[in-house]
Amino acid sequence: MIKPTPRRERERQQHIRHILDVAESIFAKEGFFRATMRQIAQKAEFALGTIYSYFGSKRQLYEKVIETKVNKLVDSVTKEMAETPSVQGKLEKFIHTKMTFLHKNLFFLRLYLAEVDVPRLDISHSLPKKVHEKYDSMLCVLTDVIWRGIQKGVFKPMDARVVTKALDGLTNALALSWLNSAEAHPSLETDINTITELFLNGALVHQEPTQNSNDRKEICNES
Amino acid sequence: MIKPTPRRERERQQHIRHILDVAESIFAKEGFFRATMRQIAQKAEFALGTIYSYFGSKRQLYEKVIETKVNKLVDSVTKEMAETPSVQGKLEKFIHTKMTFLHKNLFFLRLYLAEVDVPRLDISHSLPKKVHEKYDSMLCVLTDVIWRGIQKGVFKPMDARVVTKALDGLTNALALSWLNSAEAHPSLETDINTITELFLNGALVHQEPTQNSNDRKEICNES
Amino acid sequence: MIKPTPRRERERQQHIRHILDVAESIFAKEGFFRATMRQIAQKAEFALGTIYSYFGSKRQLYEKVIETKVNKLVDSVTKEMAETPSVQGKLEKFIHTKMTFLHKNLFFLRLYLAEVDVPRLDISHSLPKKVHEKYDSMLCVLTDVIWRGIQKGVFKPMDARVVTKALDGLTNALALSWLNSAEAHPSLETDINTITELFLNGALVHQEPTQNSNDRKEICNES
Amino acid sequence: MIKPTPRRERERQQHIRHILDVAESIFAKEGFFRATMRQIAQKAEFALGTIYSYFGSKRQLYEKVIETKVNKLVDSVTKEMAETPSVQGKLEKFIHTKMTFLHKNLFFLRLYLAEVDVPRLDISHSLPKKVHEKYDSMLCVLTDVIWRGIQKGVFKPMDARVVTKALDGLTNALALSWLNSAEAHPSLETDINTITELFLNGALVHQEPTQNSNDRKEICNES
DNA sequence: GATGAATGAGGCTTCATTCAT
DNA sequence: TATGAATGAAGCCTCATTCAT
Repeated sequence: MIKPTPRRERERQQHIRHILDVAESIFAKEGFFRATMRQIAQKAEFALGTIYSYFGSKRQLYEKVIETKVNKLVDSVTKEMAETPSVQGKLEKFIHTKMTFLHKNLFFLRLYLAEVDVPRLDISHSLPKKVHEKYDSMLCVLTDVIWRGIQKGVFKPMDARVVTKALDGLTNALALSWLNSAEAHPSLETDINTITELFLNGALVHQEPTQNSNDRKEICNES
Repeated sequence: MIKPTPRRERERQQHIRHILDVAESIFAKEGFFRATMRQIAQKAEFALGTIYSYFGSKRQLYEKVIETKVNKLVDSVTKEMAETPSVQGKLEKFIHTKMTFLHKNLFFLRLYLAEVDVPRLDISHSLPKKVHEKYDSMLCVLTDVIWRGIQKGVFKPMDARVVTKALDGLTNALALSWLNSAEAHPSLETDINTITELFLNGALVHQEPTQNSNDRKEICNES
Repeated sequence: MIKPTPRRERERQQHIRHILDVAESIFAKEGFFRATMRQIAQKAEFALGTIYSYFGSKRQLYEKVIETKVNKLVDSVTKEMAETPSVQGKLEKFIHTKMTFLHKNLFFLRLYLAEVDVPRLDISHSLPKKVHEKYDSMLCVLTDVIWRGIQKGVFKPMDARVVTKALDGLTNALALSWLNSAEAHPSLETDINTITELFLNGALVHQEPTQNSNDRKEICNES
Repeated sequence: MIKPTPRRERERQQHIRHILDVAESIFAKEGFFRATMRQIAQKAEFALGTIYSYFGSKRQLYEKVIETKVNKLVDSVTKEMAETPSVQGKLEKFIHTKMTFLHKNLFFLRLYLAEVDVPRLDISHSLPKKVHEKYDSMLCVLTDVIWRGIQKGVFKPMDARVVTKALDGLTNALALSWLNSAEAHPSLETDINTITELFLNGALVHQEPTQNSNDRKEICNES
């Protein structure tokens, strides 16, 4: 009555992880609505009822998949940012870590952005609060960094929250474009560099107009 | 057999437009899967069969909704860009026109980005070619503008296609953030200005020509 | 109020015949259930409503098609039989005329035998009485011929009604086999001869066993 | 995953048989198109979905019904024929066994002959190959018997395949006539005898070796 | 706990038929 | 009288969920 057997508990955790992995791959391929519980059960090599005994409903399973992913994303991004001291470095880490994660979890972005939030525009958040709070916590860190950057005069004075949205969205959007592009996965590193440069310095050439496009002395000396 | 009847034809077009409008609102609120044809028929005040006589299937109705919207967006964006001579002005027009459109058609973005493209990542494009081609035509114009800007030395030398994706994505992303934000519609103009400024000049304050990201002398003085 | 215009009436009859022809071909290809009124209307180049103004309902149209065909079949068979004096000749005419008709109207047999009579076994006859009466009138003639043949000692003493069924069924069945056989239309004449010979003389060799199968003196001297 | 459970399997087979029986009766009464899956489910006292879990679709259920029946028919007919040594005896067995089976399964004939094969005359066989092959295997046996009979001089030299079609059709046709006849089931044995006699010896009285059909001396004395 | 057969609400779609023009 | 857009009942099928074993 006291301990539910440590082995039992260990197995249980293993099964949960296994099912989550399988569910992730199915949801990724089919989307929430087209995916069926039977499909998931079969690929996971469990009975239908077993899936239900672990996760209650399709919806809950789905939310758990998302939550797990968001947690991983947020944890790795915030960890990386914390380990870097400079404001600019933190920003670069944000871009780099998040895009790398999305590149490895392409489908997830779509799931997160799209199907889940479809309902009632007014209610807006249909994913469990926990998930949104987690994701928002990452954005808060980012906003804070930007805000401090502005205070220090590193960044121009802008609405930090808008900039956060822009940067978060910018990375999401590029990842989405990977999904849609017929081309095989394009070069991650190139995209990261372009985004970073764009975000930090903008598209315009400053000071005097450069002579011609072959002339890249002071700009192209990176990587 | 004899006359195509002008009045009949006019009514037909009216009905089609009406149904498309209704369908748009339902799909927007519910998403493709949750929306039902009966819902749409009822709100359009037509019999179920009538909807089917105009659009062969739920899928086709959905695609027509998307196609109509994409056409409107692309047409207004390209028109605005064409009417502006300078490269920088064209870019500003792109941002302004697209974001204004999305602001008035929030839901549409989600539809376009999300559910439709869920299936088979390898097949990639499940919307009718026409739609993608239309949208791509807009992106092509944008890429061309950027490329010419680079040639003229107005923009830094970057991969024009990546920049296109970034700018397109940036605008999408901000619009998405409107959807998700609990706040009532935030100020459109402010966001447009921020994005434009950000895209053109970047976030960094320019004290001297930016070094590359390895150069972190004066910024690293925080905990 | 007195004459509905002779031209009008003539046209009307023409339209009816045209629609019946088209309906026949559609029903033949698709069967009663798969055929749609729209299909028929389109092929007939009339509006849907026009078809209904002529025939009231799909069912009635169908029945009219069948009735027309049955009338043609019965009329030509009875006419041919009437024109032949001998009992045996009448039988041969029956077989020949009916099978030739079926060969040219393959589909019809299936329609007549199958779909129409599907319902309630107890009610049995779902085609209008008229049709059955017409067909039965042909069978009556046949029964009568057989009966008289028996009286005259030309035919063995058998239940004339059973023999009628057998002969009628035999011809139907062979025609059905044409429908189902993958082979292109097999030789009509050969089948007619075989059936006729079989019906009149049976399969058995009489008197003493013939020597071998190459020996066909007194049997194969026909045609 | 572990045991296929013998009891479960037994129940499963029972359910399948039960549903097939019910479906058979409904299809028989209503025909393929008029029958509804709900009807079948209700009469079988299962939920609609259960029927679908056993047979994937209405069509497949229908085909299974036919297949099961054809198998029974063919197996019993070939078994009976195999157990009889003489050629003539085999033929009599064929007629007797098949007609007895059809008498007990009247509706089946209609199903087999009719609705199923309605579509595209060119494609011809829309029932699963298996069914046609099974039925053809029976006809092959029959053809073979007839052919051997011809070799032995028991039967007249005729095209064995046409004779097969004729005999097969003859039995089908008589059974069909049972369906259509308002009379209660007529005497099976009488019909079998008549058919057998007719097939073996023909309808004509044999006074002398039959002449061919041009010879009509003593018959033509009627009006 | 694990299993998977059974359930049945609910969605998409078809098509005979009507009726205003 | 001819037209064909509109109607809506009814059918097939899916799939999340339950529950007896």
